[in-house]
Amino acid sequence: MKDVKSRTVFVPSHRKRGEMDERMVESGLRPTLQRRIVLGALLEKPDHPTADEIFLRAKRAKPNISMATVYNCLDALQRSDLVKQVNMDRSATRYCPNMHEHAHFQCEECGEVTDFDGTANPESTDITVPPGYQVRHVEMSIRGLCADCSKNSS
Amino acid sequence: MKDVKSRTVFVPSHRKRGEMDERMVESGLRPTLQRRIVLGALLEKPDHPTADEIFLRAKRAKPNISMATVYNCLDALQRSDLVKQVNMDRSATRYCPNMHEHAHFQCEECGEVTDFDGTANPESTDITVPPGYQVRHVEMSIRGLCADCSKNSS
DNA sequence: CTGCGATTTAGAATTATTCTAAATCTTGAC
DNA sequence: GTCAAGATTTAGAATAATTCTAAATCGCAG
Repeated sequence: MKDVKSRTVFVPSHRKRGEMDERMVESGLRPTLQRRIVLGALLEKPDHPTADEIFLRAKRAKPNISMATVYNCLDALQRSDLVKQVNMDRSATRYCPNMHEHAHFQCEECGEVTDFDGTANPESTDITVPPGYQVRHVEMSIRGLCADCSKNSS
Repeated sequence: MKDVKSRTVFVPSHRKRGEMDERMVESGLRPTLQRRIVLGALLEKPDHPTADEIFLRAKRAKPNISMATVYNCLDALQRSDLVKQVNMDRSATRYCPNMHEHAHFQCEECGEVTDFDGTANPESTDITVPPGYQVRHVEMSIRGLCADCSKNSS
């Protein structure tokens, strides 16, 4: 999952498939072709595609796949902790197959979304959690200029 | 702006109005009645209302205000740094007049959105900013259980 | 007070997402 | 292997949030 940069295999390789299927079954979900294809579309490039973009990629592996299926699969994959969604602004939700601790960065110039490794828990900041509140999930969203756009604007 | 809990004044008081108008003019925006009403609706309760909810509150001060105006005003107020938007999930955008550094917390049980004071900058965490990247804005979203729901579920 | 650009307005249009109901798969029991 | 039961997929309709459009109105500079 780490060295995946850009490849043309849409249905994940056999070795990986085992892990995925296992996780889906653990969550009480059937490991179907469509779910594997949708996850494959996400792993293809680490670019946080929208449902639309995933739909287009998935179509290459299965031309008659439907948009509703893409949404269903994304929901299922989220329930299996294989994927999570990224909401940075009011535009379409993006999806992310990187389940390591990380923050999301979006370039204000080119719109590209990138993962920043690391943990963002409130304890490591001076955020005050009021008494009685229970923290379950933390998300950190960063906006700014990516390396390329930073260079071009200087 | 700190001790505002719940009040029935929709058009902000005269003293505050000066500051607001100033900030709008600074940003090249006209300080109009509608913009003051929309900001007033936000200041009324610190509950992060959606555009819809703001629309309903604004109607009480000006029954013929239009939804498009609410959206226009919210955009204008954001450009003047009097308001910012909060996107926690795929549901309607919420708006926040608290411009101090803070994180947003949403209760997974009751949906309530609360501000957690404090600064969330990447330097205070172990988030790795890749070389060349410029950080401009950071947002921290926390999900969990609020004090009330925490109590009731134990 | 006049004119011009900014703002507001109602309603139409768009976009992302969810819903629906019928068809088709998958799995487990036999 | 076969079969039934339930899960999943599918196309298209429906919904919800937001943006667009064009005409009316407003507010400020001159």
